[in-house]
Amino acid sequence: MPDRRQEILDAALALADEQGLGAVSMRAVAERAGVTPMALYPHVGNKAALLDGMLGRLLADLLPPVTAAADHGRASGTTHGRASGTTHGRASGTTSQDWRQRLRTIAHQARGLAHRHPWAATLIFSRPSVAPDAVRVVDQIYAALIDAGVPDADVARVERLVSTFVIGYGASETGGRFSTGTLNPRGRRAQLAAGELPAHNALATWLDTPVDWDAEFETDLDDLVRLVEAIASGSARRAAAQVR
Amino acid sequence: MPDRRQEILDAALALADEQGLGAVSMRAVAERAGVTPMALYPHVGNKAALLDGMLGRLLADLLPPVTAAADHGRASGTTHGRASGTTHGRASGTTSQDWRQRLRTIAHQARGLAHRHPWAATLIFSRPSVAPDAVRVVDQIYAALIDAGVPDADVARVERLVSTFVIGYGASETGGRFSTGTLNPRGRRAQLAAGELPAHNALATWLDTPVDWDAEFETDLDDLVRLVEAIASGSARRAAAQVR
DNA sequence: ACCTGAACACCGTTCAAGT
DNA sequence: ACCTGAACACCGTTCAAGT
Repeated sequence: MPDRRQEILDAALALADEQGLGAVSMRAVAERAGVTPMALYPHVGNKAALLDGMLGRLLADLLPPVTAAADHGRASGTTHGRASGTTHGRASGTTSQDWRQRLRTIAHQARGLAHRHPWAATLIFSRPSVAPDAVRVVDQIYAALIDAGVPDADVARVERLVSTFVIGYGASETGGRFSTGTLNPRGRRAQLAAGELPAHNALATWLDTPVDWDAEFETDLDDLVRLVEAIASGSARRAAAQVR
Repeated sequence: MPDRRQEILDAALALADEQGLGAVSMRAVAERAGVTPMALYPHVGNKAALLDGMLGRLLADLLPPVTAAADHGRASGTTHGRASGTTHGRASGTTSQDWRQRLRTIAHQARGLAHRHPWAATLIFSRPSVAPDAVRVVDQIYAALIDAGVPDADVARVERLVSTFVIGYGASETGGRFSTGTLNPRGRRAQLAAGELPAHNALATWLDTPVDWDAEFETDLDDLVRLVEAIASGSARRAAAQVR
């Protein structure tokens, strides 16, 4: 029982990675899966659902490698036996690290995933991240923010703030928003000459040097970690003042 | 000379706003413009260029209303006569405000634009923002960050950090990524019962109350402004230490 | 239960003509 | 210079059959 659905998703993912999301048509996926286009429908519903399924498979990559136990062949059925505690499952190895390290690791994995599958980041904005694995990832970010001391009332907001930035960064890199430098120097030069871009003018030295995107992402994470610390300690200070 | 290109862009924008980006086909735009599909090509190049043109028109909305002088009918030809100073054109009214206010205003305008044109935010990730008006907006953000005291070497990075978040937030709202709450409560409930989502469990009270997105965006801006202040004062402190 | 073939109403784009 | 008509190689999806 090789599960037709998974075979179809495999074909779709391979097609997207090799030739871009534009090459993922029901007809092309069907051909790659060795089947007629109409045979896909019972298994994946329709094209929108197919794209959801592709994203769902990707998100599993963001999860820790299933307790790092013996055999870790993909799709071992249910993902049980994680931890028994209801509140702070400290059993899994990842939870024991510093929250800063856990947050950074998830962010790096997300960016790496965006680079390996350049079609994914843009797509993720256009559908609710509601697959079980997506929720598991969000839970890990929540846990890191709780450990950091972010007030419970702010955790979900800060998770959205951080994840929106990380996904947006990946989408900007892979989608082309960040490839401004090379293009259109003539128009820009004309604007500069007309004095319409004073700030660009003042920053000319820095704007002309090419960007190291890995380093920039690292510095951005530094800043976000500092922001999380500020949110946490701000609330701690406020709480202390209230006790006094 | 009513400029055929602008008429075509008008038709495309109207179509996208009314029926979504999916309804923007060369054939549909042509019909709306009262012309044959092939007549579009000399004016807009091809479909990708048409989408670029649509985004370009939108970005003009983010700019201050052209010195607030007498007649401000759209498309007054060239956008000259802004300021004469080459470094910090203080002539235009917007520049005189506090940098915090200017940053927040641009962010609010961007989000408002994303709400008025729900197809725009997602699209902006997938192409370089290189239109003259886009560069003008970036220049204003640069100027605000310079006034805030952000080191010159960091200005472009922080601009990307902030704008990536703002565009990502708009894309998440309009694209559906943030509509998690309502969907799929059964799957989530099962995960919770299995003890797989400890942090969700700990935050249950807050996760069940609906989100006020306007208020959340406001608080996010508070945090980002504080982050910009920290980046600026951090560098000031470092500079002072170096002098000593 | 699972798959196929033919059909419908669409796409973006090229190319040779028209005026 | 600007527009048209016909054509090519595609789309997603429905529906009636097949086994």
